[in-house]
Amino acid sequence: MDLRHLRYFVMVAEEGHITRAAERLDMQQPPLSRQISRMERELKVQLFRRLPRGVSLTSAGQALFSEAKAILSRLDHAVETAQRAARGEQGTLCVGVAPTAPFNPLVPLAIRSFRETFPLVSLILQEGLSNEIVGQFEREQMDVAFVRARQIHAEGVSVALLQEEPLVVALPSRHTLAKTRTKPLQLRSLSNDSFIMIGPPGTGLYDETIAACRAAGFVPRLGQPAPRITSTLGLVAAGLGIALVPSTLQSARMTGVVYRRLQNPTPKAFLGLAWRRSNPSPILRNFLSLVRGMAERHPGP
Amino acid sequence: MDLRHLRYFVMVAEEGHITRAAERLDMQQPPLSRQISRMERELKVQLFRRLPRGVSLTSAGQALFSEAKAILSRLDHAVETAQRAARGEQGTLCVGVAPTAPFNPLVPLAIRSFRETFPLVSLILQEGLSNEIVGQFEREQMDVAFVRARQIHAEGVSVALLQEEPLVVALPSRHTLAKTRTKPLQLRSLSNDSFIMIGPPGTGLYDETIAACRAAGFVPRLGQPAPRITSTLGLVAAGLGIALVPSTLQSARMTGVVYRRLQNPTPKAFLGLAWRRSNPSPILRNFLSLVRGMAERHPGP
DNA sequence: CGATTATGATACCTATAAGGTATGGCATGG
DNA sequence: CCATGCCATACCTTATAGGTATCATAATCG
Repeated sequence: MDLRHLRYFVMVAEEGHITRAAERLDMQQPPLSRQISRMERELKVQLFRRLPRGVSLTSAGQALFSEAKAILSRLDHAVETAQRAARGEQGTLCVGVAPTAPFNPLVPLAIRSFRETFPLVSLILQEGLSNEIVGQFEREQMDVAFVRARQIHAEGVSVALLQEEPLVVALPSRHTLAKTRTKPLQLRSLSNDSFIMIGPPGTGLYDETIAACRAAGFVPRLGQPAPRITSTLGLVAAGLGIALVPSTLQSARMTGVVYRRLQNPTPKAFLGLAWRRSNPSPILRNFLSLVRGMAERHPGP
Repeated sequence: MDLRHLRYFVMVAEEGHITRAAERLDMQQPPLSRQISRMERELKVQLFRRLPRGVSLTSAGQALFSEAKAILSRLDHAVETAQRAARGEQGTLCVGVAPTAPFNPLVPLAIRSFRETFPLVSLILQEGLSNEIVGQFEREQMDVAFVRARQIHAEGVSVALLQEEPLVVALPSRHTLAKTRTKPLQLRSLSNDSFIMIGPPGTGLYDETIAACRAAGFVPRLGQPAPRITSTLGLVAAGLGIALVPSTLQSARMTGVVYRRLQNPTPKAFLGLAWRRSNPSPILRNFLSLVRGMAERHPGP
């Protein structure tokens, strides 16, 4: 059988009249009569009773009729869904978010805006460090990620730099340098402190911190590693060390932690958007262009 | 679009390979390639990515794929349903049952047997007097009915006689004639009693009762009419009159009611099966032939 | 009661579209 | 770098859908 037959059948059933159905189908009556008979022969089922005026559904026809209508409308629906999927308007997008990324207002702003623009796309947000995210890119479990790096050393992964923000230092409030409230610190003055790092080497902020210290002329002493940003700040508050964090982290106030700006030169934290270049998802394309456009309009501090 | 396209699409998606899919579809690769491209052009959606080895679904293709499989299987299912409906194996049958009919074992036996033979047919049983049933035949709300008559005076309604059973008289246990336990009564000996009738004139047992009395040489005195058989027996038990009932009613024992056989000649009650001759339902045909066959094998008392 | 009308079926022809064969193009891998 | 595998294109053949003319049948109406 053929979809055409199904449409013809539904039209004839609704009209109860082959000639009128043929008119509405923009065709002549004889071909329609023939297609209906052909369908009946093919299914080995009589679908219509031929009456002196028009036709009427047999019980078999009635059984088929309701199903046929449902099938046709489901098909239309399926086609629309496919077209929306092709335009990146429907489907699923897996978004990785570095632990410190959502403190930058651009991240929640972009996510909210995307949800409003593409309400049929279900976003799956997943917190993860950059090295974890790379693995998920390769296993195709992740489409795109907000990372704390300007580049990622993995084959086929691109990073768009969204924002730069100054790194600030998070100090225990009883730290000597925490007293001078206003004056930016020299990074070198922290060379004797323990640095609490987020995550293992190879993740965004870790590498930036090492690089900043090296640029300031010293190798940082590593304190206890912390898995999440909140535990990092907790360790700082407990006086176990200091940490370099993006300046937007200052909105995460924690008693016992004070933030101080750095200078000369001010080290930078990056907010980047990473994706697998070979990922053809149109939803991903939409996400990228929306977020990059938004980053251009919000250049940051 | 065309069902053929849908089937081709599903096969290619499952194989990930146009050439292999073409083999499984018993056709050559070029026509299949063309049909797929044609489908993509028609829907304005790219469904597959062409890879060096085979093809893979785009996200739009994935969206369509799951729907397409569901649609195809639903279509198969719909066709089977229609074919079963044509064979009278699936659908609905509305069966009327006269109030006294189910006391004849043939009725529950036939209904049970039909349900076992055609488990996908849902039977709607509806109690009703023969004149009510005629009205429902005309409004096409009833397909077939067990009635207490050998014929029905309505255009286009046939009755098949299933069984004859003797009419017996239900007497209040304190009735004079209730004492002589074993001897059959003469109907004429009841000419001074009030007759409790089920339903209005024109219904099966009513007319049979009148006819039996007339044949015995008297016009029955009518007692209070009763809507249902149980209330009839209740009125008899209360001593408000007597009633002629089919002999199988004797299984409905009620304290205060005794049954006595009649003789010379023994008046008869009929169990008939009525249907609208113009009703084309194949389920009805199956029901008729099953019940009639069963009636032949159970000629009754 | 016969002519007329309404409706579906059939016969035959045409046009459209599907399928087949041959071949080209392109990337992969030894 | 050539062989291989696979999809796309070109061109031809065949099948099938659609169109026109006409028939058959039953209901309607004068």
